[in-house]
Amino acid sequence: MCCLCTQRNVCRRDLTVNWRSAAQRRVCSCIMQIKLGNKEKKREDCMAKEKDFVKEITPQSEDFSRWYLDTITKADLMDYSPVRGCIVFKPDGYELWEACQRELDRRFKATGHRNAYFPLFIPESFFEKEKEHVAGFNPELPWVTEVGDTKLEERLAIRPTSETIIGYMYSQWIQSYRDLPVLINQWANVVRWEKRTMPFLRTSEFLWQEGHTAHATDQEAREETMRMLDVYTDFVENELAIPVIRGQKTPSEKFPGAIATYSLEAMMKDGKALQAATSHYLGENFAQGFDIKFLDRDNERKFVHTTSWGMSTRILGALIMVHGDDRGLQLPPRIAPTQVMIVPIGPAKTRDRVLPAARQVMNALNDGGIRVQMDASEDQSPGWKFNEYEMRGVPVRLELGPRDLDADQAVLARRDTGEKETVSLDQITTRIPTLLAEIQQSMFTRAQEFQREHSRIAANLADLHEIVRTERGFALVGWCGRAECEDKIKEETGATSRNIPFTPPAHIDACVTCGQKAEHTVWFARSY
RNA sequence: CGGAGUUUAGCGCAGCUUGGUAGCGCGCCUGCCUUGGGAGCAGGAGGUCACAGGUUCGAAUCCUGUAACUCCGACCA
Repeated sequence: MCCLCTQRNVCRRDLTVNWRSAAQRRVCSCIMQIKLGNKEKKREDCMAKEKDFVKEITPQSEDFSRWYLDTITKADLMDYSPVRGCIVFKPDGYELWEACQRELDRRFKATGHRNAYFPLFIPESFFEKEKEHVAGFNPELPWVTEVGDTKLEERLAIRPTSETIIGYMYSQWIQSYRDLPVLINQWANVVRWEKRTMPFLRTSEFLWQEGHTAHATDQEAREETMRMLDVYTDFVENELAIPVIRGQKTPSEKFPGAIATYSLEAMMKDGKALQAATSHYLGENFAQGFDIKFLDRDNERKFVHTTSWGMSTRILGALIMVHGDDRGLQLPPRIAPTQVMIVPIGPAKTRDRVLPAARQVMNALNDGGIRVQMDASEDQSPGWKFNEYEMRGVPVRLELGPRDLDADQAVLARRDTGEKETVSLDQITTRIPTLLAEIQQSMFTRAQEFQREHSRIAANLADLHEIVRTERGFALVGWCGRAECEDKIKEETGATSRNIPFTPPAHIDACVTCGQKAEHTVWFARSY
């Protein structure tokens, strides 16, 4: 309830309600209507301590998923579509994906991959060729069964992933060891009909890239699987500033049809895990199903060894939930579509002086390769703009007003800490790149510390339960390797195995469920 | 797919108990005035009350059904 006007609820999405004073009381937009009068005193009570920042977003501590939905809508990243479970990527959201594409694509090319495009429709018979694969995807496949009034002879699935159709094509293309390796990536949309959807994290249609490679030897394919996991790690940690746990999926969590699945697991601010990327070693499974053979140097026909690896728009959910705070989005400088937002300040009389100076700064930064924008609109007050671009996650704000010009300086405010500093105008083009790098680094470090603070060894099942439900975080446990024990953990705690880390912080001897000798040390968490 | 809640202007809500001219705030438009943390004043536009049936002289309001969304649990990138 709003403590001023007694409106019962706070609003969710628009510029109205939702903010919380230092005293933990909520005020709705009536704050903006109240003039002098009997409510003035209450207003002062409410605003007494912390009146600097207006918030229109549900605090994370109050309701994390509400916070998430508030943030992505307020930051204008997406909108709901009329089709259930599907979202519209609005320009600000799509630009984030484009930035991810740009950086990932660069890395794929640098490791010898080329882009191609395969059809959206996959014949039903293709799915039958790999047993696990069909079983894994069947429940969520939409089918095209007729065109106009004519029923199709064979149903067509709308792709949930492309291993099958690519396997079929590779069987045509590959004849000799000289044709190998085949290193192809595709940027595409895929469909998996989900029961429960969440913007970016789980939607019925989503965007991703899927790499599909074929190799002459087992070892080469295994190396490729790990190489791509490294590529993802580099991208996620260095561009998105999200620390990840690298490891192998347990059999129950692996990709349907893979021999081994590897993943990067990231921790969201509510302590839940999100798989940031996967890389699969498929062995000969798909080669056998689709008869992908080559004639080797020794004149023998052999099956190829294949891999596949992917990262989806889900990663945007991670970006938001790892860095975002009660003031909205927080984007790491390297991925932020706009790195610096210039807000010119001053009444109309001084605009003629301020604007040219601001434009000059903008041009200089632009020339220096900084992604910079200026909001010189007169419709909104500077304070409004400050809050707006903080909510949208712009890493650095540059304020320039008449007082600054008199002193030959500008004010820089960083989104991650809120700190402001003044910089003389002739230092700006050198200071900003350094500042952006500092922000990138400190965002990564902060996320890393958060992850560390919310991860620990679970002594037993009850303790594991405590970690994932109450403390919210990751639990490291020993596991004997039997699916029953893994299932039991899930039943009793709601946590699933995230992965078997390559470099666990500790090795645990006994299975957390049955107490027998542990084969693996595994991270468990509740997950998205 | 089960349990709970919601659906009234672009957004957030009131109105429903006890049927009778559809309201408030934000946002939007026009003008004036303002600009260093979501300014002020004046005027204005905007609604098949989710949908489909039913009861009634009359339904946002009562009854039945359907759908969508949100939250919580079983399947998943």
